Amino acid sequence: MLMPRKADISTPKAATTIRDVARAVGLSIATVSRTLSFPDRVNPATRRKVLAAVHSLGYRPNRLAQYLRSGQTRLILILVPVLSTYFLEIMDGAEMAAMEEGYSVLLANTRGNITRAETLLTNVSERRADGILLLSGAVPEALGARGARLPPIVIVAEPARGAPASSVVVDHCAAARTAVQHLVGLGHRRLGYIEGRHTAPRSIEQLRGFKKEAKIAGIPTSALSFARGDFTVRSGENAMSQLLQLSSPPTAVFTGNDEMAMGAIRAAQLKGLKVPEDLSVVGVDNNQHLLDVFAPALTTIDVPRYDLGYTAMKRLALELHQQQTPVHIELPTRLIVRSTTSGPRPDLSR
Amino acid sequence: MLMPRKADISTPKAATTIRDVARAVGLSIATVSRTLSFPDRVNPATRRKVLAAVHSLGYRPNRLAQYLRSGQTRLILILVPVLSTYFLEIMDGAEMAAMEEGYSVLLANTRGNITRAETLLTNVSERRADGILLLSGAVPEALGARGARLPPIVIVAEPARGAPASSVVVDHCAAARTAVQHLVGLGHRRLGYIEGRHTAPRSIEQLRGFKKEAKIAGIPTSALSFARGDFTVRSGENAMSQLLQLSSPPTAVFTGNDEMAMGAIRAAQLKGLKVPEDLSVVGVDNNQHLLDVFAPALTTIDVPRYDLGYTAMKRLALELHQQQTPVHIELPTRLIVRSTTSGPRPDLSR
DNA sequence: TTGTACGCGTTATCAT
DNA sequence: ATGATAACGCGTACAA
Repeated sequence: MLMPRKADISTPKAATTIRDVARAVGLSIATVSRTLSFPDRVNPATRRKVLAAVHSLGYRPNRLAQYLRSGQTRLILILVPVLSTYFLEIMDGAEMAAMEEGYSVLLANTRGNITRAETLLTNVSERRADGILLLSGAVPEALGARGARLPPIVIVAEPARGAPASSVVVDHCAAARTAVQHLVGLGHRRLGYIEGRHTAPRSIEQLRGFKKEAKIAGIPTSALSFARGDFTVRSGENAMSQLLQLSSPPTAVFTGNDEMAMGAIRAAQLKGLKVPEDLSVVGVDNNQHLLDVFAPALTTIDVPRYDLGYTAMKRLALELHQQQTPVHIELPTRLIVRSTTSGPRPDLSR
Repeated sequence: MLMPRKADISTPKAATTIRDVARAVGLSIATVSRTLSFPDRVNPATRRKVLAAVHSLGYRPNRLAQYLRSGQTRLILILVPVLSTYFLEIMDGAEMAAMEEGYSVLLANTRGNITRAETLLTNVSERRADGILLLSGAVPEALGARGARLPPIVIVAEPARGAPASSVVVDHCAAARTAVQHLVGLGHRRLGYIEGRHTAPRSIEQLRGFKKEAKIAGIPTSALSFARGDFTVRSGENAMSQLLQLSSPPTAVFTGNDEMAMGAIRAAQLKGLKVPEDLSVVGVDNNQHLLDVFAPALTTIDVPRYDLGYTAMKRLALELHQQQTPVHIELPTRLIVRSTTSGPRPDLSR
């Protein structure tokens, strides 16, 4: 990593500073500064003169100096474990909210590396960013370690168990229950659940919701089947294959995310099964990027990712303005029925 | 947009500064600074003392102050027109390279709004970022307007016609030719091209390459058919439908990106055509996120997006270190044959 | 209404 | 080897 040269001869012009403007109009820098910050606190004539000079000189205040002075950077560090389609919309919403609040977004990809996450966190202890948006529940230890020294943090999308920070999440347990209700309502009695990485917070919640609602619906445990994937299409495919080899396979499955739902559907189709006639599938996320290119249209539980990011960033801005006690915001999910769910075949003899 | 409170009573502690460290060890701030910057330029005993204090006090230099001092921010502004899967990997590569070079990434989404892009550009005229990575060829006017005042810029993925900046691109003309060669080699004689937005630089190049290679292959213009989309799946679907209504429809099509290829395939299948038996399709991008969830496996031209971003950021870093004359780097594409291309049906009577 | 002058936290120059 | 001090560019008491 080379260090940049110092400003040298080839630099076109040194940037014009507030001093240049002051000199040009024969006033003090204080007046120029005031004109820019509180236009109505200076003589109108002065104001015009200053503004004219600012314009003709192309003066732009040096934000670095402003920030040093004010002790803040107007930067929010967004920590994402991996750049995937899932995080795309969260980031989009967050960026939008940041812009509205006058902040900019510092993007940092931890690439699943916890050490790298730690390193990135120094960005803010070094006063480089005012706050953090954590798109992963997987860094709580790093937070705890620094304790109260850390600036405002908001955790998104993953339930932040015990972390001393606000979080904006979705109730994955309820989402699972909704899915099961839908399936049961359609007449299914043999249900499967394809879980993602079992360490993922959403997996834990989904499993709980799945079991709970099945119980409420009076479905015996023996009619429930389970398989595990890792949130990828392929893993969903494998998991479904396993489920289909069962002596009494499910007629409907709920999967931990959309990708695995797609994999499950593919596996079923490969076995000659028709979706939804022979197998109903409901996913989670409503990941539009992916659904666009997939057929059939997937029945899924919408996780409002854009809103998640937006809300989190708004909350962060709030906490930046004023001390707040951590709060846990829950955004609603909703079932979107499309073409991958229907009642089971009348002949259950299969 | 509220302004944050000033540091107030509830702030746990003011951050420890270099002065605190100096005081703690009874030395001057100059010595502390030196210890951190040039450890071997101080007495070993002193060094240990200072380092110990730095550690126990949890001192972290204020980057803002460092940056003000050095006149740089170590921040690169990445301007993206829209947060899509396409840009995801470019950003990924760029972020990686940035990290390696000691830079951080400031993410800004112009949302296709040229005005917003202009606004974002002020980020750097205000010395908030050291350089710009432009993931869109659509802002050249903004560049021209500011002329030499702008800091280093590198344009990615879109041919930067006449812009006074380096660019890292892919030869879309050659890519199109490769696709046509592949198709012709397979025996196809009736070729279709589904273009994306016709204002997009890649569209222009692709069209040129498509025509050129067809000519070289001795395919008469009358055997060439064209339709236009906008890079979305749906538009590809529509375009293909049009093509299929032709009296003599193509037996193979090349599309402006993967999404449209997928749409085209869907349209063909909806008409009862089999891919690749009845219709061969080759896309562009090799957008893995999307291909993962799509079947059949798409034959496509790989555009090395990660490398594009990585290379561009590396180049930017270089230009930051030292004046360089703009350069245009071209990364190679390559054909990836999968399952959507084959020879045409022997009976061309259809 | 405007100007003077200090401080934000560093680094680097020049003495000592 | 270490220390005093002047910048960097700006905002803002306080004085005028």
